[in-house]
Amino acid sequence: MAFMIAQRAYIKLYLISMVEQRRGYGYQMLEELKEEFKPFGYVPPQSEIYRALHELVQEGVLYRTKHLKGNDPSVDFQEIVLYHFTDDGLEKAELYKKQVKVDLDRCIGMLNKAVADNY
Amino acid sequence: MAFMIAQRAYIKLYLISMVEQRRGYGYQMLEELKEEFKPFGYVPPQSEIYRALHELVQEGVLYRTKHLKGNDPSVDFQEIVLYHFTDDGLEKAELYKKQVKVDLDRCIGMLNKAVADNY
DNA sequence: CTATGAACATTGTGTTCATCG
DNA sequence: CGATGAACACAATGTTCATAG
Repeated sequence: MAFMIAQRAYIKLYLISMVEQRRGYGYQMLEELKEEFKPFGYVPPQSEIYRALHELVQEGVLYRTKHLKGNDPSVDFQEIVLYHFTDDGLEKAELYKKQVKVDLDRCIGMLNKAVADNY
Repeated sequence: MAFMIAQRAYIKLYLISMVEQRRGYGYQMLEELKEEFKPFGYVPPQSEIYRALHELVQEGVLYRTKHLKGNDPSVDFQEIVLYHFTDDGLEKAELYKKQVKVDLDRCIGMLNKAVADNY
């Protein structure tokens, strides 16, 4: 059992939720998460977001589609990669989330215990 | 800013508290911590305890004294290393604890947020 | 087996670089 | 610059080994 939850798992959790809701692409999700965690002084590194997304693809949870960002190719040629759940992706994702939940609770317990024990 | 609190810092916190209370030595503190975290399935590795203690000595918080475990040398020759606060060690330790507290609260906040956001 | 310590190996992560339109 | 990706480097760990009594 590792000491704390890994950053990777933490980020995957958010990515799954974001794919559940809107159709997002990496860079945008990165920017959203940066904003989200600003109050905590935590800046999720770009590489971790992409690594997490690639892992989720590797694990058969997500698949990728390429699109142009704007609707009019003459205006915007920027390619982006959208992520969607595979056939059994949602199922796998929910299972993963359950496992992470257990770990989150464990970590919260240990941190709260440290506060109770040492202050 | 790192993602989560380091195991090292977490352990140092407990070691400081343990030195504050009883006079303990490494192996004993290790065993106590193992017992303490059993409910969480977390087994603090032996190497981390010694590394943490050595760092606290390095930082001028603690100093070491060598003793025989038993009072009667003819019975028990086992050498142990006891740790005590240096002159300004307690002061340094309190400062360190304050800093760790900030990080603990930050981490608890981020983990609770993850639960709130994704479940 | 208790007790301390260090060496070694590895994994996660941070930083930098590369590419493309 | 927005967007994706990979290479590289490193620090924090996990595991194993060494020593002593």
